Amino acid sequence: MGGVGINAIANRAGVSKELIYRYFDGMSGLMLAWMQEQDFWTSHRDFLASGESSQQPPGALVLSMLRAQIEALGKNETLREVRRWELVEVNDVTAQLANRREKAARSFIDRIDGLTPDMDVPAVVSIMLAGVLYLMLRSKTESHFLGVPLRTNEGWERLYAALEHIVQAFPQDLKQESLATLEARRTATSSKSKEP
Amino acid sequence: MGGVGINAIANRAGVSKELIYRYFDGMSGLMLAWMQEQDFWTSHRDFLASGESSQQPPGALVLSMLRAQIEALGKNETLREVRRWELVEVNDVTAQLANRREKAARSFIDRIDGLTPDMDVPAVVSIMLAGVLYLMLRSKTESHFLGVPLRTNEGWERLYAALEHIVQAFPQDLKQESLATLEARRTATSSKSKEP
DNA sequence: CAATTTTGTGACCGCATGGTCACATTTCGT
DNA sequence: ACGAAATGTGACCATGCGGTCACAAAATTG
Repeated sequence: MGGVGINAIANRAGVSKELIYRYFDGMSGLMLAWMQEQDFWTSHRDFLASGESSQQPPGALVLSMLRAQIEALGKNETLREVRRWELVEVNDVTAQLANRREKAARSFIDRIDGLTPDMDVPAVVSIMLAGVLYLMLRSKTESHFLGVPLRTNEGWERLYAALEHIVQAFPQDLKQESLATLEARRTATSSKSKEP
Repeated sequence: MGGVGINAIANRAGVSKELIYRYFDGMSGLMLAWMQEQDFWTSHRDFLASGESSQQPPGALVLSMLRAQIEALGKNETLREVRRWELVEVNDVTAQLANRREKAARSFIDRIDGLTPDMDVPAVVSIMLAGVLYLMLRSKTESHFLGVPLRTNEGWERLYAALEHIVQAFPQDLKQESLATLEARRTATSSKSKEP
């Protein structure tokens, strides 16, 4: 595939691919090792469990997480390539990557969810984070999305402002939501199932 | 690539690939023709410019667009595969697809943007739509995202509720919509089915 | 019927990929 | 210094890809 093939990697790194097989047990090991320190969720484990976290309000916490993701993805083309690859390929490597990330991410989101019981924090943050991811990945192929430029700082400032706008509706907003929908969600989420 | 290669398509369709070259001018033509009627933005041209649009409040309009996208992607695995492919591949086909889509999408979003001058509608809707897209595409590889299940109706109901919640923060829109219609839509949508 | 055009198929070519191999060079322990 | 690991490289193989070709079977036309 694209830029994450063994040949491409070995070439770009200027080494023979045999070495990758020997020292990283193939691309599986290489990918896992590299992603360990490149991916936000696995490299910012401190940020996720730190004491600073609990002092900031939930909205600001989510915002800084999103900002960090934008930063990390924005300046690392290879990381974007890998995350595109994760979207397409299904094997034990991608499964393991997803596993690690989901574990870290859930510990982060669950703590915030506990702080703001009046809304479905995981779902809302999922939309926002997934949106950021898609637009980051999409910037390779398309220069605009709904008219918003994806390859300029100005475009990403607009997007970040939009995220701020969405987050503003965090703590105080959902109190007006009908109790019916709230209760519906509560009962629904209580039947969450673990990864098979 | 994955399931959108010429060999795979010809095989799945039970025809020789030569025919695809002869009658569709290669995969370029086939892809363009097929996507013309599969993609939301190009097949719902009526919805985008219809009179019904201008009667609904902006928020409801966006929501129904998002709902339609979820529907379309949810029940069409091949469409998801193509949109994954669009994320990775850069050539004149993907460029043309992006062009068509962006044109239709902008005419939709610009009209809404005109109605609500107090916020950056394109940016906010970009986040939401991109989020939906990413989670749809991601459902192939990962079963959960931030703990939200991506392969069950229940998970997508939560996500749709999150979208509703975000849309509520639109300037003056959903306040006009009565809680009754809100409740009606909620119960109505909860009976639909999809299987990503 | 016969000739020509349309519709269809399997084989083939060039190329890039993932993966392995034999072999050269360097480093290191004794 | 010398033999044994460790480190490194290019060639090689099988496979799957996109794309093209020669040729067979229908269908159409006179």
